Amino acid sequence: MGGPTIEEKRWSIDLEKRIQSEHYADREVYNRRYSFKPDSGKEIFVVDTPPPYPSGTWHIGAVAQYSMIDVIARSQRLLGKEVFFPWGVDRNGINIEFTVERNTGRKMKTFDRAEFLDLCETTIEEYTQAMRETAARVGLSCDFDKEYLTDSDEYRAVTQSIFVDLFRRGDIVEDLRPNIYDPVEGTTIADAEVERLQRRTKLIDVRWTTEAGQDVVISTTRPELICACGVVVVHPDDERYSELVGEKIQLPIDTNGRSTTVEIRTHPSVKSDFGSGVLMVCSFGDQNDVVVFRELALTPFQAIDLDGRMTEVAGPYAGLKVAEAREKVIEDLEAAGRIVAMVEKDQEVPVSERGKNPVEIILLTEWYVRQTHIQGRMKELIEDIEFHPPRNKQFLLDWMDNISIDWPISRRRWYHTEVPIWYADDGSKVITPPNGIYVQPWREGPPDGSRVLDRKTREDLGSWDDLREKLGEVVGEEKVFDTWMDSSNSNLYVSGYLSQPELFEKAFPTGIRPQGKEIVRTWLYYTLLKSALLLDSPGFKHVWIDGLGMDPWGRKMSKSLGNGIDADSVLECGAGGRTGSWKVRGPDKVVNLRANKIGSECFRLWKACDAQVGDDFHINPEEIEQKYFGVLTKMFNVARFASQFPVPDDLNSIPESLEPEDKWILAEFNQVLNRVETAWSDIDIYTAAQSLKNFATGVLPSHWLEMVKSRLYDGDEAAAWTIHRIVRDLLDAFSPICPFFSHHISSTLYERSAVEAESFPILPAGAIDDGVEGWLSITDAVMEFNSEIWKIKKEQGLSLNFELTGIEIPNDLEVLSIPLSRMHRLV
RNA sequence: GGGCUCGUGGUCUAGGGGUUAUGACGUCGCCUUGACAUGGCGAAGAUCGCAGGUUCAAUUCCUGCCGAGCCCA
Repeated sequence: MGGPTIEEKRWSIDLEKRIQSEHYADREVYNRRYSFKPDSGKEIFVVDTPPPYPSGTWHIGAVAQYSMIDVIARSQRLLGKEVFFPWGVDRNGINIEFTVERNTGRKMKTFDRAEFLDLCETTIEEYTQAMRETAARVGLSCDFDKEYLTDSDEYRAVTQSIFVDLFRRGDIVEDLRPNIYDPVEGTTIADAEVERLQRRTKLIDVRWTTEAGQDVVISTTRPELICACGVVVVHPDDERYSELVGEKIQLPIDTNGRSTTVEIRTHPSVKSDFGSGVLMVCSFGDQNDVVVFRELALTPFQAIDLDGRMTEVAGPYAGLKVAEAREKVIEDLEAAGRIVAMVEKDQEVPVSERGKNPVEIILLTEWYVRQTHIQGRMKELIEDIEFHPPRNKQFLLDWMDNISIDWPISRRRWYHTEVPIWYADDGSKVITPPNGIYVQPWREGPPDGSRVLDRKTREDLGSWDDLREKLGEVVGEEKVFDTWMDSSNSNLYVSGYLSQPELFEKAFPTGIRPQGKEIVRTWLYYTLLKSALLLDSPGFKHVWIDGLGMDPWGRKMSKSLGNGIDADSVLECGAGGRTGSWKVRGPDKVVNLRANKIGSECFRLWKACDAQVGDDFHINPEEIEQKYFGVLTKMFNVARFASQFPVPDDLNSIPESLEPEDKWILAEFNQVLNRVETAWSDIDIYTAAQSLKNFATGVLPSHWLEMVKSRLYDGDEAAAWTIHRIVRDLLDAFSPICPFFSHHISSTLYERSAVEAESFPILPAGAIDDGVEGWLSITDAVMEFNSEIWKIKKEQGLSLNFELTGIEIPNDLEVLSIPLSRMHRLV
């Protein structure tokens, strides 16, 4: 027996970083371990990883979540599956446009479109690089060589092809409908992108007059929309106004080119106790107005244009910005003596999520994915998906119950995938490109192989090549897609849709969709919608919905609160002996958090052991170190201890001389392995992590190792076989959680890496004898007995290796009387 | 304002209609025993957010409230 083979005295962040950089440096070895080999013959398991959006910093909560997705990927490899763990980056969208606008101090639409796109691409590439580095630092085992970018030609071509397919089937339609519009950014947005901000608003009671001369008071916060008023409504049960129903009422301000009166009607949506109980319905003050216009079959007015200015119908107010028009209308109403009351009140104003600008609902021709008709079928399809945790499925079902309008997918922005369509001169026909080709209609004509379709009926009229002469000038669509149109193809894309039909056959529905609960209504919902529309399929086998990373007090991390924690600072904490410190604003004061060493392995172990999937988790670096670095130290030392005893040449053949205590611990270990394998299969990280941690830091070192120490020092081969077999298999089972830790120890000790294990460890037949139940049944007694002896020695102030007399070994532990006596020096 | 999820010792967490409520970290006390003081052992610490209800019995089921989070109007 020489010294320990493991030279390092302890696990450290510098050691971790050294192992990591070696791990990622050799591409060949890396790919052999982690790249996707669709022809391996193994069962294929595709992870639909959330492509992160590069915005400068990667949120520590998202990194924590991502590290658990890596645990899922690695554990599925360990179970013998052929795992595709793709690395994708989401790069389309308005965020990068805003960044470029901020950097240059110029609004997007003052640029040449092509020039602006180049600026976006260069800028986002810088952020992408930082993100790749963090991905490696936290130990992700993605197939980085197959990196996909959602703004690449290949990816955008898939989005466009799907659009063409769905358009031809009639699941995507073009229509003039009320849309939520951000006039400052100049684009339509979806329901899902609207948020609410508290603002002070003037609520004005305006006196209107009926044709019969009766005054009626109507409360409004949007007097400038009186010009777009289509009807005045009261509640059908409101007796105060029943005699007015059917009468005409005069608009209290001047308008242009429309009737100066509207009818008074009834509608159940009116709240009689709000203001006077009379409501003016305009196109469009809010979503309720949209509903009333539709239900009463009224023709809406276009009162606000794309620049956020009043249109002709506003008469004297035409050309004014909405806010200016409101002030002017109030002035004029006041001068005319029509204002009965005016109060300032808090109101929640709908604003765009990205620009925080008040949004308007206006009529626009946009592209829509039809979705209301398929909710029932989607619910059936979703039945086949296993949710983790099951209760988080509710987020999806609730959102689906609230779907009432189609999904508007076109946007008037630039750094997005283009809507792939051209319009013929007379507007009656459209041209769509062939599958698999990325097109930019705003700057190029239809490619060869395009088809000409009837714009309304979608009937295929023939090929573009044949018909181009007759079509006259064609105009390319300028609009682009909502980025969720791209993101919602991610599972199709990574499973080989369109590009690898044979793979797709085997890989779809995609193995798992892991994601955060905050994007259930968007990413998850839209993806499931696509899979349902295109393939009538559930889209996934598993959906794993995690909670969000919060500050140490359970609040959302945000810049404005000053409670954010940077991911890199946690991963680098302890490197080069540098400690980490964080100033975080708590509920009542700024708190200084300190930690000496964390790193990726400890960080991952913490997330795996500490946070059940689905619940929000608190991120406190101090706590991560205190609770989990010791676990790594302990496991490292067990292995280091084992490493001073020679590794048997053949770890697969059971030695003949296994002692009872060896059989006992093997039975225990076997039970742990079974539990962990089941947990990995069930995508239950928590149970797997807890079982491994408890065994490796509890029963194994404290109870068994102490029992067999003297045998090991005496060169007992059975004891050496048992400890090495257990340490080796334990590291395999543990490798999904702490891959570099497991890799380092297993390669040093056993000349094979735990991260390369292709099947879950199983003890050789015969290691577990028929008496397994008997062995398991004495575990509690063993631990109790040991505690008792330790306690006796402690109480009597004796050192642990002091000889003790007169101790009776309980009957049920008779079988272990020799090792127990030796361990406690019982005579 | 509405919906959904969560609320267990100082902190994190398991559990789940029924004798003393799981474990971890921290705290306190003791211990250098041939890997590990970045260790070991032991102890204290919870009326399971609050208030009602159902039940022979609730922390577990129901209702309301409070707090946190997500989502929606």
